[in-house]
Amino acid sequence: MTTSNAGTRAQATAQAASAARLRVTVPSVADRVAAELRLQLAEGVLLPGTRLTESTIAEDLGVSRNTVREAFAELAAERLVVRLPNRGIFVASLGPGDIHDVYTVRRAVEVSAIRNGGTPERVAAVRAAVEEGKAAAAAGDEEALGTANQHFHGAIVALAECRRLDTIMSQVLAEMRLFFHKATLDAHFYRGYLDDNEEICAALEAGELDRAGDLLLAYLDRSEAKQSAVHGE
Amino acid sequence: MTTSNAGTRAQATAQAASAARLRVTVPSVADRVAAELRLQLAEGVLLPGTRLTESTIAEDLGVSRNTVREAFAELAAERLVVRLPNRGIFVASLGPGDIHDVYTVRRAVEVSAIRNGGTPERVAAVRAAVEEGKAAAAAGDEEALGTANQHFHGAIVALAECRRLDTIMSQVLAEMRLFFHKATLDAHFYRGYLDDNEEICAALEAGELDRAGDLLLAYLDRSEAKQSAVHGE
DNA sequence: AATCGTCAGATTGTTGAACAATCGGCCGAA
DNA sequence: TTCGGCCGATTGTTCAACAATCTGACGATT
Repeated sequence: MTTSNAGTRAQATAQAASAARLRVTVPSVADRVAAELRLQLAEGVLLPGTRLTESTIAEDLGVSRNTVREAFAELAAERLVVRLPNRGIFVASLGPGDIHDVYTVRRAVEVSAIRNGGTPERVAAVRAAVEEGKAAAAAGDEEALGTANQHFHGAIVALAECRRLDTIMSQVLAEMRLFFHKATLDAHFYRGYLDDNEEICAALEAGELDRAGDLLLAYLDRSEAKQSAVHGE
Repeated sequence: MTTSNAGTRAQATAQAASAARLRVTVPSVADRVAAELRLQLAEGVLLPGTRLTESTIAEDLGVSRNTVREAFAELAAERLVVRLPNRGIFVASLGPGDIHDVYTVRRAVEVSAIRNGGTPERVAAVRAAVEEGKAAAAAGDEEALGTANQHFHGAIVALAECRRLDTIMSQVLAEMRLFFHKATLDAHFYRGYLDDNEEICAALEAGELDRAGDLLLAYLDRSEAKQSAVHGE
């Protein structure tokens, strides 16, 4: 047998495993390395296609190569990085096909979430994200506008109160962030979305869930088309 | 700078990263360890809550502890195991809340996929899964009936031709497989689903996508209720 | 000149051992 | 009984080494 203990013991440990997320825990070194890399990826310091050498990163961050390796495993699981066996790991790059792929996930997750509505608190969070975007636009802060837009869509998924959907969505958003640095150069890129967000949010608040879903769907289709036009072929 | 080379070089490596999945590659030792553990998890050799000791598994499989560690990282990313810092890793166990969570994901993914239909080939694959289930039922093979049911739902998601949705679905199914050994003891558990699958598939083949979606949704709700009744509180 | 093998350098994959940090449980004291 | 501290076991992390593999260049052959 490859396992050590089972049976009645499992009962006790099982609930411990469930309560894992309540635990106070210091993020491991590997986690912090992964976090640092995630940050650099999100900020565009590391561009798609860039090769990440284990030893280099280990030196730069002052950790062991094995630890870097673990961090890479995390990032690879999130698709932020691609592992080419015996060749190294590279910052992931999305091809035209991937754009459609990503938006297909978003259509499934976001539309499903909004169609089922959510508690008043969750709806309020969506509204807050809309206002955050407006404020950013008023301040002329394009960067903040972008993150506000992500908050908006994150809040929509959060309506479902489903932890797994939340992580799926945050991963998808991370992938897009990695990819959209080119597009973001267009200063007015997000500006056109403000009205959409407002309209979707209003429909949500009015309880017109199906209409909100349709609006969101149309929005996503338009957004995909725009992205495909910018990148893509 | 933490990166080594960028710019024009990135262009070349970028497409290499994209074409990664076409590459001929031997799965690494860590991957094989992960695969072995996945198998044992799916077969119920390792029950939820069981503790997996690094050194033990390293010995049993004849690999290094570091390698086992990498395998664990893979499985943790798939939620099949849970890592308790400084305490070890345990086979994941789903609580009542998780059941709803998982089904929420399935509703989002599956219903979205079926509502958009798919190519005739993909629809045929769904039909094939239905027939596979009928054959298993006729043969009285409960195990085959279970896997046929998973094929059915996998085929539905495959309608969308979205790689990311496919992996999401397969991960969710893996989680459920891990969890449903108790339920599967009831020999007739899947039997009731046969008619549902047939009806859903028929609607799909007839192009009545909305109806197929509604049927599927109802099916998932019923399935969740059943599971919650068996486990749960 | 173009193609093909070969070779050297570099990087990854994997191992083994070591050590600190942390955890769980046992034992003793109040 | 309960609290506090100690002990053994396991994990987290590092380091060093080696085999396997890839890349690129050099040179030989056709």
